[in-house]
Amino acid sequence: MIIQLWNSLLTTVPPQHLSARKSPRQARALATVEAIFEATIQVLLSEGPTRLTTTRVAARAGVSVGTMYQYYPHKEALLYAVTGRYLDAIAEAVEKACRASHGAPLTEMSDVLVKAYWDAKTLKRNATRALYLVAMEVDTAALTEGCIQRIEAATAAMFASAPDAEFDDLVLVNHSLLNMLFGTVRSLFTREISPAIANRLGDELALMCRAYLEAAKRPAGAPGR
Amino acid sequence: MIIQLWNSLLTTVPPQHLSARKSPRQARALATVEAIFEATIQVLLSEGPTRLTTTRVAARAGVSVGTMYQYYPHKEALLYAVTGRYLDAIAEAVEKACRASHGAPLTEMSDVLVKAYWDAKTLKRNATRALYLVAMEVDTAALTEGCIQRIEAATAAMFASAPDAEFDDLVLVNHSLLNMLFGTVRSLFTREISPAIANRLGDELALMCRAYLEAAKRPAGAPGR
Amino acid sequence: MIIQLWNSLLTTVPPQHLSARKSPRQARALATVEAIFEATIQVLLSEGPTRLTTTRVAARAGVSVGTMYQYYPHKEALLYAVTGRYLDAIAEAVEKACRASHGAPLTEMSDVLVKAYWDAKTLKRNATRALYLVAMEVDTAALTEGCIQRIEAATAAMFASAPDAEFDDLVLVNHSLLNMLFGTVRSLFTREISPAIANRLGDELALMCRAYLEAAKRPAGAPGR
Amino acid sequence: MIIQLWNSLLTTVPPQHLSARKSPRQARALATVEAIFEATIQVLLSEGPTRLTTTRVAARAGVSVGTMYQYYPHKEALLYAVTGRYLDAIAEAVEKACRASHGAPLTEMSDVLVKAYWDAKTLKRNATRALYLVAMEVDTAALTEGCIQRIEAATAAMFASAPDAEFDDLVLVNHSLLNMLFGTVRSLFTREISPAIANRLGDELALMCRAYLEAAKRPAGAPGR
DNA sequence: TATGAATGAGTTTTCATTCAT
DNA sequence: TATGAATGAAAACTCATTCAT
Repeated sequence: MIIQLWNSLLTTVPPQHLSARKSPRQARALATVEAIFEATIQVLLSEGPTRLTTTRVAARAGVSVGTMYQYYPHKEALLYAVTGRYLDAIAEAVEKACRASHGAPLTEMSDVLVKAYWDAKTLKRNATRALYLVAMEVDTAALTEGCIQRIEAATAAMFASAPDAEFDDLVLVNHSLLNMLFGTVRSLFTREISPAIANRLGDELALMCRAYLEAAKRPAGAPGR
Repeated sequence: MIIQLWNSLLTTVPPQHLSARKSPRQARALATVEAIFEATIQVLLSEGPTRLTTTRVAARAGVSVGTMYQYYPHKEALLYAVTGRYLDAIAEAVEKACRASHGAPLTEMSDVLVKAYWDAKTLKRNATRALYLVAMEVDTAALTEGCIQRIEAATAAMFASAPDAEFDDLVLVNHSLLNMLFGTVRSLFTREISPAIANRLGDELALMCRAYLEAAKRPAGAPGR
Repeated sequence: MIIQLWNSLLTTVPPQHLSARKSPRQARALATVEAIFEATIQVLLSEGPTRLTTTRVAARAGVSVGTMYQYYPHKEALLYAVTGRYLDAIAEAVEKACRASHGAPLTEMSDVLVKAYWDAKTLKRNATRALYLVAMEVDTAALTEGCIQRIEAATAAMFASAPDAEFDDLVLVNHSLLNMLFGTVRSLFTREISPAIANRLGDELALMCRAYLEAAKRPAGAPGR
Repeated sequence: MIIQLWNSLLTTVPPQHLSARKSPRQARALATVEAIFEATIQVLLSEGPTRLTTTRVAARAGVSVGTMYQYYPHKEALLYAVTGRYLDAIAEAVEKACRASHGAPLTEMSDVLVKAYWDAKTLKRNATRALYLVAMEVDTAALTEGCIQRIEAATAAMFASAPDAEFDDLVLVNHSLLNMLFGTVRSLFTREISPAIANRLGDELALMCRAYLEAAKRPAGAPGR
């Protein structure tokens, strides 16, 4: 049951050729999969994307290549799975935070969103950095879009519930805000920036978001469309 | 004047192992190098980064592999050169726009910056999309940083000349703004977005920047530090 | 006993970059490595050193290139391994013969040495000729020196035990004798010489060695240094 | 005329496919050829046989590849020419020394021979070491044999004129002696040996030759065949 | 005649994937 | 089911040789 939940979070259904061969049924298998995932991140970080080979991942995970291929029919499927699980966690964290902030003032919503996304990324700092590296190599665009859409739905619902704000085009503003948020955070993780500076830039990011939302909202007392 | 001196200093000098083997001397050779550059972009876009092979690039450029290796000792050096030339053009465009806006009102500066960066990227749309793809694979981090620093110097100088605004920490705000600008634009080019929507998002981006700068500037009449 | 300890110490340990990737564990793998060794010799003899390519060796061995690279990280490592095994056999044969002749008359020692070396080389006639061909291309100098030192130790010990001879400078004479022996034999194998003539030259070689040792030994009754 | 002499010393007529394209006619061309020869040796010594490329030789010689190919139709021809000239010089030196020692006592003949050969090799120490490196790669066996035969003829004639010695089989002894001389010297140049030790070994080599000749000559008073 | 840009066959090496044990 | 040896297509890179200028 846990397993099923584990998979079902993906709104995006993986295309046939990218799906895992089998879901881990036993505890041992689960541990194996876990080890493989972890190994993938490790190798990516320590060796770089071009040296990410199936053999190396298997070795690092402590299993044989053959075993790995029993779970994932090819390299792409593996990366697809790792990425999927990661994005799932991010999306869920943001969704949860948004749900909890329905009805809050706009400024608070903004801060909550930034903090949730930022914290989720920082919590999985390794994975975050590692997966930015392969994002373009594998066909994970669909996965990313799926994640974005989940988050977009969550934030749109949240912003729609703001008691102190209305927008002429909520969808556009929301999309634009998220695009900025994702892009900016990506920059911060991709470039080699000291944690201290990164934190100050994180604060500025929060300020940006608030300022943008303020600027984008319909002037108080203005009529709806 | 100081700024100009700075710029040339900041121009990143390629590390030994990434530099080109020789520069084209004859007209024929120049055309060859040009064709190789163009082919690199083409292959990247049509085949994706993992299928970017030296053979394919050479074939697309209409030259033999050997010829390519006469100019670039290996794939990395080629990508480094292509990236370098591209970033140079971007940085120069922004620098020029900034110089022309010294003394303008803050809002105008913001718009000018966004427009200059956006236009430069859009003008080289193909290269832009193509090079985002390889950015992580090759060691172009240094190049990117060099480009960023050139732009940062140019914008800092511009913002310092704004008659209607002062900042408590210009460097931080400037850095933060650019980080957002670069990240957001990256997102827009990386994801598959229709031009129409991209343009609307571009407008929102301009709004964001203005709003952030307004929010970050020291309240009128407030004392300096 | 001291000598034996020495021998094992002198066995040249391959430098990191030239050592084999893994040793064959299963019977199948052992046969594979054996085939690769044999194929190396064959290709060397039939095609010459410049046409000794990894592909050709693999093909002749009846395995795929990939397999070869599982055992040897590159061509040099392969040649190093082949050479090492060959030199080991030679050194061992000579050592054994020397040990068996301790205490014999000088003339007999000389003949035994020449015969042992000559026979060992002749027994592996193909390998002998093949490896002379690559000796200069690969960095096998260390291996060769190691082999020489083993032999030198063995012969020095033997000559020191001669009841009918003493030398002013045993080390020099020994070294000089071996240098001549190795060089002369090399000439005989390298040049295209008919076996009949080669045999006669082999006899002359034995004569040379005896004559040199006679000439070099301290006159009977002369005092030691 | 000098040029003709320069070529004619070769007893061995180069096979069609290995001969130079044209002999240098003008002083400038002569200098060019000289530079190419010198460059070949240099590259061989500094880069090793596998890095001996036509481009590198041309560059080191200060000419373009194209020019080099005007003199030598291919790499082999170049190496053939370099080797040929070198061997010629060696053979000539030995021949001259032998001619001068006709009628001398056997022991003196022996010493003269060793010294002449040794000195000739040492005088061209660089070339000697360099050419041992390529000796096996190119088809220079014929050249070497030619050189050997010239020397063999010279020494045979010399030994035949010895007043104090006769041999049962002069040809065999002569051949055997030279084979030993060549091989031993090769060993001394090939291995990395300090000049001091090399000199002592050189003395031992002279002793060897004398001893062998003494041992091989027909006992005084014994009847001829 | 000299040059050096261009050629492309040939080499080394890697690595995703299969399959006998 | 797990293993890891074997595979071989495909990649990067070299270099002898040619030929337009």
